[in-house]
Amino acid sequence: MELDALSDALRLAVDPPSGIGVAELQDLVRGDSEEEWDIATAAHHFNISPHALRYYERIGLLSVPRNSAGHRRYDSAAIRRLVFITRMRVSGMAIADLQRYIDLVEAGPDSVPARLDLLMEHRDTLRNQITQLQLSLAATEYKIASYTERPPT
Amino acid sequence: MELDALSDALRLAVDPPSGIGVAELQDLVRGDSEEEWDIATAAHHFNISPHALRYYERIGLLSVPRNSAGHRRYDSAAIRRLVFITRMRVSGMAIADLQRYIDLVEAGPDSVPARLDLLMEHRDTLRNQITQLQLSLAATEYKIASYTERPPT
DNA sequence: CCTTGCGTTGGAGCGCGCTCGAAGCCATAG
DNA sequence: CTATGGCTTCGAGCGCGCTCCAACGCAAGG
Repeated sequence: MELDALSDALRLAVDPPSGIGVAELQDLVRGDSEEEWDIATAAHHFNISPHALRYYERIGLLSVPRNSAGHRRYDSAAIRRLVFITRMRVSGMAIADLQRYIDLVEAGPDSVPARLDLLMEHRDTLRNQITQLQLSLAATEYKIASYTERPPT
Repeated sequence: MELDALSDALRLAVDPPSGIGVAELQDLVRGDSEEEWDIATAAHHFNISPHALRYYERIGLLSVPRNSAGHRRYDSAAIRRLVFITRMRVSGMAIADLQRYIDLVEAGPDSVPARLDLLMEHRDTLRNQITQLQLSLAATEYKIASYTERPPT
């Protein structure tokens, strides 16, 4: 089911860092919610610093509305964007690539093929990273075993 | 079999970057080989720059003998150490942690328990990284599918 | 013999991704 | 009414991991 897949993707996107529920996030991402976050709340939920959030905005990765006092209010659009940004960052995408992708998104539907290229490239990078790490894990486990199963050499 | 495990670990350690055979590397690592590498050869086999190799030596990750002309000759001990260093680096271990581990190695057998602690911590880190990346991969594949299976929203 | 090329050293520089400081605004608590 | 604390902006600073530069040495090929 498509909704299940979306649910999974969202779960993956936010489960580890903090305490927000997947259901609530889905509401936010769908735009079903009126809730907006201040910078401290957003920083907490995405497990990054307020400094980093301002930095992302400064370099044009997203734009965030302000309230009457000029304070940032992270609405569902901003939160949706941050879900994507943090996921890509965690998976090792460079900020420059992220910027390229986001520029494509804002360029409209014509950029879909180019976005697909970027995503598929990133997918391959992820697969390679996973393979590398699995090899490293195997080597590390071997080393641990060689220390524990026998007197050290 | 233990030798198979070692073979696997070594294969993992050097196969992707360059063209050296696993068998030859095993010889080198065992100390069975007389072969020594100059810095360019080592850089090539480990797929890093000569600059980085000098840097590793400068910060004390390894020591490398010199020939009569003062040029570095990477012998089997240095190569063995580099196999470990590059594997740990590729798997995301910070250089500072690598230094701590190597200091323990050079402190002698008494440090084995401390080394095990470090290795097990690293193993856990690797497992977490792999999990994260698999989630990112799933999210990316979902996004690709949503672009290709239907008209873009 | 001399050029070409790879090596050496110490130290400075750089790109990335934040991270922090200074100066100031606004709001709520005492 | 004021003080505290969290937010704002702009710009500078920083830690990591290299990366490069300058000045020089040696060595094999033409």
